[in-house]
Amino acid sequence: MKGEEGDACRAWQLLMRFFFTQRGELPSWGAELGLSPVQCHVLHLIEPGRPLAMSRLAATLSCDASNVTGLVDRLEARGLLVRRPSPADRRVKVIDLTPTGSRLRAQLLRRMSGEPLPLSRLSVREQRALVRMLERLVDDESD
Amino acid sequence: MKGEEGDACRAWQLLMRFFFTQRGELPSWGAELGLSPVQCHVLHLIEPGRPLAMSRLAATLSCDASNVTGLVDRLEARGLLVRRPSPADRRVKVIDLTPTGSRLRAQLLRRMSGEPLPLSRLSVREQRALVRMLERLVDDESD
DNA sequence: TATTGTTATACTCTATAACTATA
DNA sequence: TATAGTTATAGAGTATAACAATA
Repeated sequence: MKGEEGDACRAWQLLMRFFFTQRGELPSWGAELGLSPVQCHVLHLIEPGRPLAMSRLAATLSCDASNVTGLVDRLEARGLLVRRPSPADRRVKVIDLTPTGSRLRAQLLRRMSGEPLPLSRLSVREQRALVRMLERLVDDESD
Repeated sequence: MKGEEGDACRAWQLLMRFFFTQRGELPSWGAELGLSPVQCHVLHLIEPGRPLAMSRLAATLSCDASNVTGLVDRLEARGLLVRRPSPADRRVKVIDLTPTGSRLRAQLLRRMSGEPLPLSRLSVREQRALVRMLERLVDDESD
């Protein structure tokens, strides 16, 4: 028998299926806004008014710093964000959304939440239980 | 007040955060196996012994058919899968994992489940409840 | 005629290596 | 010396358009 282990395994398996399903849909979400998957990711990561160091972006995306340069180049060229040196450490450059970028981010978030999972299949009580559990699992960014 | 709507929204928000977090980690998972993110996705999609039409792959990845050609070219060149015409409709080509591909897929899945979310934070009872809810939300592939 | 997959082409995404500026 | 970011280069990922084979 594989009692406790079994449930955790099954939960993880379902979460992975969810992950790959969403991954397949990400291109469609961004397409109408002219955003590639990675651009959606970047926009999701930058909360307006909360500048982000480029090095932190590279770490979060698990990609090389040189890649972030090009990524930010293109987003900046489109007027969605700006980059400026950090006052604290002038080696560091932080990026922040422009008003245009902020609006596009809001549109993206709205679009992503437009046709989500059939959460209505769950009762209110279950939704609350789900939120409590996910918060303990996911909300781990002690920010 | 935003009672029922609020919980569904919050749940979706947390699931999206989970999605983007995993998306950031996908490159690391595949790296040691020499797999790009999209290659991980393809391997995850093809269950061994269950051939998949290339057109179906394009639909699931939300990408153009011409892209799948190159994708499958490279995986086939590495000996991870084979492609052959479907007997039923010779326009269609189906792909299937080789034994090597099947082993690599197993390795990938093991690696992905290696250090998952801290599911142990949930009690057994909660884990079961989570599984039941996720099954209703995610397990929608009437296969 | 419509559909599946391929080819040619171009642009984005990504990593490696060498470099600059700052610490 | 070490770190953050850039540049040059090359290969993978992706879309568009034109095409071949099959239905």
